[in-house]
Amino acid sequence: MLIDDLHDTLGSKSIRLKKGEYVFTQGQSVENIFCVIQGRVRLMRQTIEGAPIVIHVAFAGESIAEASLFSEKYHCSALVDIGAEIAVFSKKTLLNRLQTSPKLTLSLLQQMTISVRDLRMLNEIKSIYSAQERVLTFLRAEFKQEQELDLSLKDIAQKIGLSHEAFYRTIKTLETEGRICRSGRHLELVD
Amino acid sequence: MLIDDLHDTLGSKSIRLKKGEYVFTQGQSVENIFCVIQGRVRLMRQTIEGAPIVIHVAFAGESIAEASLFSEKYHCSALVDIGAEIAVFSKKTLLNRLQTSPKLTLSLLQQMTISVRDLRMLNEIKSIYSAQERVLTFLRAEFKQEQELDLSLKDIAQKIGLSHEAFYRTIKTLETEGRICRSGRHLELVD
DNA sequence: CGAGTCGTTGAACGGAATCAATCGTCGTGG
DNA sequence: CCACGACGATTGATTCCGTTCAACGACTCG
Repeated sequence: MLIDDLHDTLGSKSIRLKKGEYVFTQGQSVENIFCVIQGRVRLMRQTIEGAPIVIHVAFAGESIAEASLFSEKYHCSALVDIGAEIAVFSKKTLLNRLQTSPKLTLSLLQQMTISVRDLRMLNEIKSIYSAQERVLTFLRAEFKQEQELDLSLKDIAQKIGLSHEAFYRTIKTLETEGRICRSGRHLELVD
Repeated sequence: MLIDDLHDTLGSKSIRLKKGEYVFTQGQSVENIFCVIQGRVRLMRQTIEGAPIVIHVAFAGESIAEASLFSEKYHCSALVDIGAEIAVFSKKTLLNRLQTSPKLTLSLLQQMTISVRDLRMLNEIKSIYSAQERVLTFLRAEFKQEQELDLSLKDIAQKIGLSHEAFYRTIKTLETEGRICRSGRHLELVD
């Protein structure tokens, strides 16, 4: 786990934030890299002239802003979604430690390859035109068998690039067709 | 440049492939990581039951399959698009060298952060519904001022998730509206 | 010279966005 | 503690725009 390696190497320092507070905002100079210890953080980005879009939702154990390690400024904002405890690591210190701790660096590198793969998967999904196929592909990729939804339906809709209305309708259709089972926050893919 | 660091650390070994040949294919076990020295390579992925989609087009200087460094199998295929010379680095050796060469690892890490940022940008673009706005946003992100197109229009269309017809029509509209200038393979954004 | 592909345009259809309204739930403050 | 506001989930109706199918010229490559 990356956070453990970070902790071992850099020591701990953490902050507590309430829902609605920002860990950092788009355009701020990058001073720190963070890890979510508890709670949930939403990475959002303000588009040129449109609604803000959610880039990622980070849960406990995930690091955020690792992709900004070599950047001057954060390219998105981190909004606390559920009151969170967040570990803070100085970017400068981290960069220094990376020079001498291959283990830490590899850990980080591995984390990044996972991000890349996830993002490519999303891109792939978003290039599917049919809402039904898109949702099915997403579910197949996301859930191995069955799973509790950790995101709101609305968030998932946004993530896969559908209006939430279209998404609601699609899962309803899929359910009546018997291709998925659903009860509240529980989803199951029927093969 | 990553390829220089790789070269310095691992020494050189390269292969030449002609258009239509595969560097590796989806599902193969990951033995090597590659860098394009000359030519062009297209990373494609076979979707569950659909047309293959282009994940990335790699030009001279770019590394490919870095994201597979910790994977067992390639998750896409690499098809040579324009006769290419390609540097080959053993994954095993590379992983070993990463343990002892922070400079190389940092270089790779930096490369990955760039990939992540690019992919996020694409995702952001693909969540814009209007074709016109999507194309404009893409152009603003991709071209600082003006630029020769290094991809075919068709490829760009696929990249931003539009049918090529829709893309042709959109840039035509944008041109008649005077928002872009175009002559052959040259594009310019009018502010 | 033919096969294949890109670029381009036309026509028609369909499906997803959009607008709108309702209900339930959760958190918050008076 | 309850009223209120905010937001998620849901459904209906309508519109529109991007996909799809189709056809053609131009170009390149073998």
